[in-house]
This record gives sequence, structure tokens and C-alpha cells, in this order.
Amino acid sequence: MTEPLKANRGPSAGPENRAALIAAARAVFDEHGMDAPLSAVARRAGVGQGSLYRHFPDRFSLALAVFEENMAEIEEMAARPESTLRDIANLVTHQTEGTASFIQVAAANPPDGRVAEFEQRLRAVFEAKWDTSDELVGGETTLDDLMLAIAMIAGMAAQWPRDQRHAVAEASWRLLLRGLAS
Amino acid sequence: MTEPLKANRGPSAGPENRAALIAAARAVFDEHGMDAPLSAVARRAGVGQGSLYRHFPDRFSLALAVFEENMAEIEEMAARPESTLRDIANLVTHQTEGTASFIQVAAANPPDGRVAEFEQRLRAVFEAKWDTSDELVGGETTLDDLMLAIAMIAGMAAQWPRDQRHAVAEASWRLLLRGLAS
Amino acid sequence: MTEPLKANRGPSAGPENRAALIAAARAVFDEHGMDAPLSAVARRAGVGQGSLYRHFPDRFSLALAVFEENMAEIEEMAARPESTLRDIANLVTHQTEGTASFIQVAAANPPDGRVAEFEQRLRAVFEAKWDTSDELVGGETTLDDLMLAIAMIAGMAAQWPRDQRHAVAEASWRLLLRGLAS
Amino acid sequence: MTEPLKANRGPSAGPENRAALIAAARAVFDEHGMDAPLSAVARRAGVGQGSLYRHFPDRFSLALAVFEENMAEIEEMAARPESTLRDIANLVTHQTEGTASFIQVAAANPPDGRVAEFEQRLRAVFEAKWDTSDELVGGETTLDDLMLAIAMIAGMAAQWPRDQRHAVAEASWRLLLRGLAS
DNA sequence: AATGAATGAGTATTCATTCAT
DNA sequence: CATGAATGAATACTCATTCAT
Repeated sequence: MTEPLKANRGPSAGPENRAALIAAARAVFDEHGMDAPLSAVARRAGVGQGSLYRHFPDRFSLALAVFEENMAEIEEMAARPESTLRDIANLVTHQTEGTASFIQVAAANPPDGRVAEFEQRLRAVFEAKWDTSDELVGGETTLDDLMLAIAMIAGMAAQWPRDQRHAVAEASWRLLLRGLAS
Repeated sequence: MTEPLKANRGPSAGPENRAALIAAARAVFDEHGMDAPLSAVARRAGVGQGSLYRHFPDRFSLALAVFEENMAEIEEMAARPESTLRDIANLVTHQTEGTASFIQVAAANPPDGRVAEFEQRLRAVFEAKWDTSDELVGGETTLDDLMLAIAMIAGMAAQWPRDQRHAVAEASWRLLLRGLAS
Repeated sequence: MTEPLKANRGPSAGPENRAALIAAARAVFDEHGMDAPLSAVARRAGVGQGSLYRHFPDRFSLALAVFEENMAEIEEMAARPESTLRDIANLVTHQTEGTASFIQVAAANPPDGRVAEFEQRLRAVFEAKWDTSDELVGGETTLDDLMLAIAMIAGMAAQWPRDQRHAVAEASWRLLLRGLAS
Repeated sequence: MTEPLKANRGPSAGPENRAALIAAARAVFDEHGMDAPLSAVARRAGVGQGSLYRHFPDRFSLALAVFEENMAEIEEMAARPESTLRDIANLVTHQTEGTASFIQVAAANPPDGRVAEFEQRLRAVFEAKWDTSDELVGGETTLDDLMLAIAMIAGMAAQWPRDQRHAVAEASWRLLLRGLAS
């Protein structure tokens, strides 16, 4: 009666739990939107409420962790010499389609320096890969233009149901490219 | 047992209340976002909870009413012969900046025919004013392109704090115009 | 705008409305149970909320009115010379099956003299028709026994869903008759 | 922001709370009827609203828990060799007098398999104790008859104010016994 | 006298957050 | 350090009752 239903796996479970929580958050927020109860994330991760709070004191922290994972993936791709500006943009778009809820969480919170950091890192990646001969950006296009375009894609994704996000993002890119590439 | 604190102004107060509720909703949702309690809207409108629910059975109905007002304003402007395609687009953008939360409410709800109707009405307005010599749309631009652009602006507005929406919308239009006008 | 949606038919509509309200109450309470909103009764009767309150200041009054109608029917049958004790009991049972919710309303309220009056009237009817040769009551059975039996049938009806009340009442009578007729 | 007024006694308080809630439900429902607010049950149990909902997601679950306690008591008595059919019936009657509201809750809900289970368990108890020499049941009486009689007693209890239930149940049994024992 | 909108107290229900174990 | 029950504030929603028209 005094023994926990689930064995306390001790401190070593820490990082494992953290990863499970992020994965659960991706799934739960994707399915139920940004208002999903945090308890659902904990349950899905197979982790106690308390542990969730230890790792992520609030909804926003969870969003940051997801962004961090996304960003790591981006930087990893950028580190590969053969990857192009276009590849990066495609990856970002793809991530956006699956992470729209977190964008909304971030948008719903007061502006936060940690979000700005991600912007800087993405900027740095694009800068490093910048190539005006890429079909993505014409001669006059600036990095600001590209970042703005990315933000617009993200904004679109956040407003559409999951199953339409991909089509909507594609269409949006087509329109934006006409301007970017001009 | 239930002695109203506020005098019952009678049925004649109905239309007045309805208007007050919409106005309150604009203000409250703009300040506190799409999750603002409906009770706050009722309070701000100086109206009982029950009246709010009579007029608008849910958050979504409130959003529809706001869209209806916006759309009426658009159609009114369109009816004036001297108004241009650009004027309409400007008005829509301006409305969007102040109504971003309602867009999110609509987006958070299952797709609804009444929202599609608004899209049709906006489409009709643009069609009637279509003018390929307008700087807004170049020769090859389609109505779909323009509608998509509007949606992107709305998506952006929804992701930014109120005080940055105008600047963001301006920048977005600049980028989109390069594509539209090409 | 100032004219009522429904014409005010004036004072002459009084009795008509009263009857419509009782009929509506029978239907609504039968379908939705004793907790059905009174507004539903008014709507179903095609009558304003205020009129309902004028005629029946509360749920209990509505129950009394229904009992009154039932009792009138009983007394009418009793007035016919050819009717037997058994006929009366059958009628009461039948009424009970369709009026179980009102019994619950009465039971949920503090004991009320007006309910006791109905009991007296029913008692009087039975007394007048009393006939120990009727299969319903054996030689030793008292009026109290019969009244108790009726109450038990009513109690059963109130605990079962509408579609099973008839069968349950039949079975209950069979069991009770063994005692009553002994 | 959410600073509990009452100390969190921790998980170990769980079973204690559960028991307190059932006891509180008995008291509150007995005093105020089946419509008593659940919040009153929580308050009386000295337990938070949330805990009530965790243990009993709805009013009906609370009723089931009360029935379970009652049934355990019955089965316990039945397990004692010296207990008679009559003893069991008396116990059931006694319980019914104090639990009439819960019967109404069950009756007000759509038929539920869990309620049917209780019926089966009670049936099994009676079957095991069946004894045609008991004054309770004559030679021709069936188990169905007895179960029906119990249901009728319960129905009566539910229609009468607490302080009259005992007398009413006694009188009802007297009448029923004439049939059962015949 | 009828109408039906307005009112707001009362309840149900959820969920972020804490904390004993 | 993990667990998950406990807490109660916050919010949604309903409906009895009133009252201007």
C-alpha cells in the first residue's frame, strides 16, 4: 500500500524521462492543440506530474525544449557540407507543420529572450549557407526577407488543422518564392 | 432568493446588449487573447452571464459576430465606387490587426461552414473590384493568390503581440507584393 | 421591433394557456424527468415564461394541476354506476405510469396539505365503490391496505424507465393481489 | 497564485478521503436528497473538489460506492451461518431507509450493468439462504417474488421523508408478507 | 394579461501546482 | 529524485425568477 504503483527508478531515469516528456508533448500538443492539459503529457510520457514540473516548470519550457530539438536537427543538417539553403528551409517548414502548437504557446507568452536566441541561431545557419544563386533567394533578397518568410509559413501552419498544413505551406511557399526570387 | 443587483432593463435592451457584447468581446479578446473568460466579456459589456449565452451560445458565435461586423464594413467600402482593390486590402489588414484573437478562435474550432461563407463574401468583394492595373496585383496574379496573401497576413497577426502587429503586417505585405505584383 | 414576436392574444387566452401548460408539462416531464427546465414546458406549450409563472408559481403547482386532472378523471369514472373497484384501481395505475415524475416532484417537496387532499378524495372514491366480493380485495382487506398498495405501485413506477413501468406495475399488482385477496 | 488553504496531506490520505467522501455522501444525500450539490459532499468530507472528482467522476459513481458498502455488509451477514433469510431482508430494508436517495440517483441514470451486478449479488445471497420454512416466504414464493418485494420497499422509501420511511417500510412488509407467505 | 429577454446565483468540472511519501 | 494524490481557484454553463414592454 505504501509502495508506489510504478517503481521509482531513481535519479538515473532523469534524462530518459526528459526525452520521454518532450516526445509526449509533441504527440499530445499535436493531437489536442496548445491547450492540452499538462497532465496528459505526463501520463503519455509514463511519468509523474511532479517529474514533469521538475523538468519543465511550465508549458513554455516545454515549447523551448521542442524548439531546441528542432534547432539541433537544423544545425546538424547545416553542418553537412552538401546541404543547401533550400534543404534547410524545407526542414524548417517540415518541422513547423508538426510543431505549430508550440509556436502558439510561444506566441501566447510574453516575449522571451530565449525565443530570440533561436531566431539568432536560425539566422546564423542561413547566413552560413547563403547563396544568391539558390533559386530560393534572388539577388536582392535579404536574410530578413527569408526570416520573415519563415515566420509567415509558421503563422499559416498555426492557423490550419494538421491535415491541411502541408498543402497550405506548399502554396504559401510558391507565392513567397515569386517575391523572394524576383 | 434571486434578487437582481442590477435593474432588469427589459427586452428593449436586447439589441443594445448584443452590440455591447460584441464591442466588449473585441476589447477583452484583444487584451487577453482568445482564452479570455467569457464572464469577463459579460462584465465588460455590463450584461448578465445569461444574456451573453442567449446572444452567443459559445465563444465561436462571438467570433462569427465580430467577423460579420468586419465583413459589413468591407462590403460597405466596396460599395463605394471610388474604393480600390488596395483600399479593401488595407482595410482587411487593419481589421486583422485588431481581431487576431478571433481568427485563432475560429482556427481552434472544427471547420465551419459559416467561416467558409465569409471567405466567399470576401472573395466576391475582391472579384468585383479586380483590376490588374492596380499595383497590388500584377498581370498573372489570381484571386486565389490574393486570398492566400490575406490569410498569411492574418496568420502573422495572430502570432505577434498587439503592438507589433502593424509593423509586421507592413513588412509582410512588402514581401508579398514583390511576388504578387511580379 | 417593438411588437412581440407572438401576438398577445389577451386575457381570453388564459384558460387555454393553462391547459396547454399542463399538457406540455406532462409531455416534458415524462420525457426528461422531474428535473426538466420549466422553460422547456413554457416553450412546448407555446407560451411565455411569465405566463407559466402566473399560472403555476412553481414546479409543485404544476404537479398539483396534473394530479387534479387525474383525480377528475377518476371521479368521473367513479360516478359511472357500472364502474368497479377494479376499474378504478386500473385507471390509477395507468395514470401513475404516465405521471411518475410528478410523484417525484411531490415527494421531493415538503409535505403539503394539498397532496393530502388528493389522498382523501381517492380514499372517498374507493370507499364508495368498496365491494369485498371484488377479486381485488378479500374479506379482511382494509381501505388502508388498498391505499398502501396504490402507493407502492406509484413508488415502483417512479423508479423505472418509462418503457418498463407497465410491466413492472403488472408484476407488482400480481404480488400484491396475493396478499390483498387472501 | 494557488496557495492551498489546507495542507496537502499527501497520497496516504487517499483511502481515508475515499471513505470520508462516501460517509459524507450518505449524510448529505440523506439530508438534502439526490440533487444535493457535490461540492457539499466534498466540503463535508473535508476534501477538495478535485479529490472528489478523482475518486468519483460523477454522482452515479458515488451511488455505486454506497451500494458496494451496503452489499458488503449484506454478504458479511449472509456468511454468518446463523443468519436467516429474514435477517437479510431486514438488513436490506434498513439500508434502504438510509439510502433512498442513492436509489433515485441510480434510477435517474441510464440502466447500467454495474447496478445489475448488485442485483445478481443480492439474488445469490437470497438463493444461498433460501428456506421455504421461513415465515418470509411460503411454499410457492419464488426468488423473483422476493426481489420484487425488495424493489417495492425501496420504491416506497424513496417517496417518503426520512422520518416516515421506517413506518412505511414496516407497513409495506406487512402487506407484502400476506402475499409472499400465502 | 402575455411575452420573452435579462439577470445572476448556483453547480459542475477542469487543471495548474504543491507536496507527503 | 520520482510519484501521483490532494488542493482549490477559475471557468463554463444552466435555469429559476423578475420585469419592461
